[in-house]
Amino acid sequence: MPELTQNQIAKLSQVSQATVSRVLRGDPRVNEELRQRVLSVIEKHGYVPDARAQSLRSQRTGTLGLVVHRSPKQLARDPFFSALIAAIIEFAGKAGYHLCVDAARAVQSRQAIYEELLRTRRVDGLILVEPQTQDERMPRLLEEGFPFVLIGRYEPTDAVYSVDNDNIGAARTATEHLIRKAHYRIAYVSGPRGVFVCEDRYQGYRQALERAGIEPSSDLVAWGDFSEEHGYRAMSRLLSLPNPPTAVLAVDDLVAVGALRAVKERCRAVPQQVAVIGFNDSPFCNYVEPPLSSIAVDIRALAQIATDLLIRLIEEREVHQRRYIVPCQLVERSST
Amino acid sequence: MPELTQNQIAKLSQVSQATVSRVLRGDPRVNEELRQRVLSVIEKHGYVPDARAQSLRSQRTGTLGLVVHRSPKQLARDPFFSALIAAIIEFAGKAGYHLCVDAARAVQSRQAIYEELLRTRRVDGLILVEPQTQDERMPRLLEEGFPFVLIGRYEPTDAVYSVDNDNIGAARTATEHLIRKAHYRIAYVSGPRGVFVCEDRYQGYRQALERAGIEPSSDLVAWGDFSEEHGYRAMSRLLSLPNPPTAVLAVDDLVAVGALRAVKERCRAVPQQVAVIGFNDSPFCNYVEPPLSSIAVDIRALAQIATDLLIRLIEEREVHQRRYIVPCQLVERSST
DNA sequence: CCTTTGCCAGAATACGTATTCTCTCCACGT
DNA sequence: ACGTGGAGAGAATACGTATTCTGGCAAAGG
Repeated sequence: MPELTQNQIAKLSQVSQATVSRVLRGDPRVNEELRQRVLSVIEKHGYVPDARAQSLRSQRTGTLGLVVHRSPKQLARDPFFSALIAAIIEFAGKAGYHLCVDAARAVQSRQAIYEELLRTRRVDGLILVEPQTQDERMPRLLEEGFPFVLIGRYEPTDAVYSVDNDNIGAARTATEHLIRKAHYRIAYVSGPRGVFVCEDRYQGYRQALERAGIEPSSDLVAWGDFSEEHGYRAMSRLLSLPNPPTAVLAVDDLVAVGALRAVKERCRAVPQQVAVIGFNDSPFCNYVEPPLSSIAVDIRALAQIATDLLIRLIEEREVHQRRYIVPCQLVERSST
Repeated sequence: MPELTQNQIAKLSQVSQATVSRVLRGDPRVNEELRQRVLSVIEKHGYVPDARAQSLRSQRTGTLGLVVHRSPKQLARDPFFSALIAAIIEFAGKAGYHLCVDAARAVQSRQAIYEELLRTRRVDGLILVEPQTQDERMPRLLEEGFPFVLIGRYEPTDAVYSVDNDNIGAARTATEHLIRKAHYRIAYVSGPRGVFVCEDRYQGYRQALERAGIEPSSDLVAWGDFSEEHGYRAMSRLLSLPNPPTAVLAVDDLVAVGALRAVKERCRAVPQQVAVIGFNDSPFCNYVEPPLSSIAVDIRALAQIATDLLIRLIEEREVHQRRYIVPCQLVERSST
């Protein structure tokens, strides 16, 4: 049963298509009798507007694009992204927008996705999650004046609208927390170099060390990826150093869990001999043994701000504040 | 810098818009000289087709809809759904489709989403994840002949295309596994009644008991939701029975983790005194203490089959096999 | 009585693409 | 020489909606 069009409604009501459109849009300049005639026909036969035609005409699609800079496999594993996506779906939905999601790690396919979503006018705006420090698309997006919002950071210009965690402050807080627990050799197990989150947390870590007068050692910093496996291997290596760390700040809970595994495998007591703290306060932090201290990121706030910001950009084309920072919170559990 | 249209390209090339369209679509009936002229103009100024206009014209949007029957909050928490969504994004992308995701638990808003996505022709087809046993929209979708695929099951008619885990078989396998470990009082901590997954797993559980000649007891079955909290509370209650269970099959890893917490809180040894097994083989199964046995669901296979099936339905309107069953696999760890 | 004003609704048009229709031009066969 | 056929390209149209343009009609005003 194909959907009726305004034209068919018009014929059935014996009015013009324009009148049907006016009735539907609540235009006051339409005679009450005709209005009733049209409404009763619609009531009887049903009518749903064609979104494609509407968006061709109105230049609006009512859809936001979400591009996550991770491979689908990483996406599947990391609860942070699923929570973020879920929250964005929620807020976009509340504001009457749909959401088109894509994920891609390879630069090339990301490029294609941008073209696809944006230039083809499939979406009204874009939310980009954690682009990397050298991201070649940003200048083009800016130049084209296309509405987009970052979750994360972009350094080269401050013309970009973005929301970010206070990663530097949070990492500093976490490190200071470890220092207060009398740890002086503190390791940082990170994700890849060049990813803002990792670099920022590294900075916060360094700041805390410096403020406490601890000499930072590059031996205690391990760059890698966001996997449990990396956490395990990096921590294993660190623990076999002649002068091993007594505490570790992980860039991510998944990485922290891997580190935890390495520590337990060597039968070091947690937190007495080695303290571990992660990032994101993932649900599973409560379930691991011992429960993992972590930095809680306010995912819903990130999603909320990013979505609102983007929609304001789309609908009004102007927003005063460009950068938003969402504070994080230390969640202390038994691992520290 | 607004995107150029075929019309503008046509003017610049001094040909008609129809010719530009023909060149772009590779129509052979166009003079080589004109073709070159058009191509060089496009090369110089750039051209990206307008997806809205194309879909209005072609009746295809190149987008699939995904509707998950869970609240965004549950979505955020449960790694099963994030993995599923990620996999569907991946396969849809590979097939050249975009993905529009929505989630809603309330029946009413689900209704609205169906209307929105489907009747407005925003998507070419729909993937519905785990609808409930009494789902009032299925008949309407069928009647309208709209392409859609279920991940899960729908009983009232077998005219529906669907992919599902072998939930009955898997729950039977899990329960038999517990029986082999010499457990005779086995509890089943479930999600809500009326949700197919829960009902099917319940059936498998009962089958295993019956085959082993164990009298099933409704005291040992706890219906609830998919939360860790429910697992904890239900298991606490079960353990304080005069004749408590020595093993528990949980409908979900999250629920299993809650049950595990209840067991450990009472200082019962796992798996010696109480064995626990979950469902989904979530990443965190490895990290909890003790590592949680679970039934691994082949999420990527589910996603792959559902996506392929839907795309075939959209593009060819006919598929032979209607129901697909994906086998599950027991993953034995220390909790059993 | 004629013009102005205002209301209301149909006609026309635009959005951008894909396809059909139509016309011109040229080569070929009788 | 004239009709036939076919190639190739522009003109026209459709997809469905929203808006502007236009015109008819009646009431109001001179």
